[in-house]
Amino acid sequence: MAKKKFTYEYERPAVTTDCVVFGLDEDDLKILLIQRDIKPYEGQWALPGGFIKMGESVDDCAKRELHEETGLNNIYLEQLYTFGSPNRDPREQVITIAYFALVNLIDHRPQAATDARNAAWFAQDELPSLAFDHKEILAKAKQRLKGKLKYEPIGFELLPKKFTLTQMQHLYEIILETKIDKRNFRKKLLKLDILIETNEVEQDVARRAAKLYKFDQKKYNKLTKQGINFEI
Amino acid sequence: MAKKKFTYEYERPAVTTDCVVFGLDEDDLKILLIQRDIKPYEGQWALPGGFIKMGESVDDCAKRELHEETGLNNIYLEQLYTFGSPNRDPREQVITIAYFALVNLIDHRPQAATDARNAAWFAQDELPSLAFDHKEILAKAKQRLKGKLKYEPIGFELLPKKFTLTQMQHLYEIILETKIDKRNFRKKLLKLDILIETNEVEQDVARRAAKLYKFDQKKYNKLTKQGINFEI
DNA sequence: TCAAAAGTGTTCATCTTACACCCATGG
DNA sequence: CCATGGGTGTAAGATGAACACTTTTGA
Repeated sequence: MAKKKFTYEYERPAVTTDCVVFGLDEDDLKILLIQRDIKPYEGQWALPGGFIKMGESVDDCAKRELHEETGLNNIYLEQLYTFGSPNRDPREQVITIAYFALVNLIDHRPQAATDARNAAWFAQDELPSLAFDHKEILAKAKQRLKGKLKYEPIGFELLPKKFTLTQMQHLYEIILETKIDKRNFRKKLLKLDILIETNEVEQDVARRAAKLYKFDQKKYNKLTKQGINFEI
Repeated sequence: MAKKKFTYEYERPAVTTDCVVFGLDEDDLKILLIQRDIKPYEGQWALPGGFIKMGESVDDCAKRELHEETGLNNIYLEQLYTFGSPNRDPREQVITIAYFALVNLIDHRPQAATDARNAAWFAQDELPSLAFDHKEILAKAKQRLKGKLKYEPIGFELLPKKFTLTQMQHLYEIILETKIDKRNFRKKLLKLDILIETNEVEQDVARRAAKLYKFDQKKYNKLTKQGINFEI
């Protein structure tokens, strides 16, 4: 195949997107990484991502790369920050627009990637060393996740559609790294008025089964438009 | 001069930075714009910004372009968002990393730019139509400014070194677009414990002169490290 | 002496926090 | 019948919101 060449009057940096994908396991906030199969950093773990294609938006690039490398689709994805130190890639100047993503790990168990790469979930305390400046990107993402969770009910993105209040509380405790009083947490959460109580309860538990709740997206949108705050 | 050509295996987008610079006038939040002297959008007003150079970080690009086009230096500057729709520039695909900046307008009166371009401050209700998607960028910046002001005392960046509590209150009222009770505002602001009361008062006012205060950056940094909240 | 803004406290309602026991269920 | 987590209320303290008058100063 003949390599097509593209020529510009001025030198240009390469542009990529990278995604920090968070998933909540039973007791851990996990990160989705892929093992690189090319240089540089061959064999090392890295955030899923890759080069932008012409004609696609930056958002679309993030979605596409995430899908290609991890099989994930239709998940919560928002732009995080753009990293542009000239030496962050040893080959040449590469600017990366980082995204952060939340998935429900129950529905997205560790899976083979669609292409040849190895993808796996890692807990915070089992993280391998990461390629490029991905450690820094991850740090920024964790900071953003913590900050966001306090003011927006994004926790729903990390849980199954139907969840118990205790699951939600654990989520807050894990991400914010604090203990929370059960009664106070429930009062606050229910007062936000964005939960729908279902008639169902947990299954297959060796104790009293907890009620399942759903997130009321419509009500949430309505309240958001009214400028209601969702601080927890 | 011979044009130097740069050739790549894959097509690359161009990369620019743009800055939304806010300044506070007596009664208005103003935006700094420059008038374009080249196509496209020649003659139209736009955010200051331009193409990244090789070897410079994205942050440095924003600082450099801001300085070259407006003469501003050493001002509060933070990354805002990256805009990457493929059609935002009619010439070709251009990704722009937008920044938002705050300056004290008293010290940075409308000035001629250092290069040939025309730079001017515009109030919200006198805004000309903007080049590219700069209207959208501006909207995002305003939203960010509002959001940030509630949780971080960045108002200081928009005021002179020494300021009165009433000036600060006006700043909040203008940016948040609400009226604020004077006594409650003062109580809250002083309780943050990041103001130094000077012995000086306003000069040349035809009424009782107000005390001047300074922002205590050291104390603020210390409190920030302790994780104190600065919600107003 | 007047105009204009500076400066200052209290009350009431709301929210936050701390805290402990009974209940339902499955094994 | 026991172990496990589910589910619930109250009181005390802290915080937020509403509200009006006196003081200082220069013109």
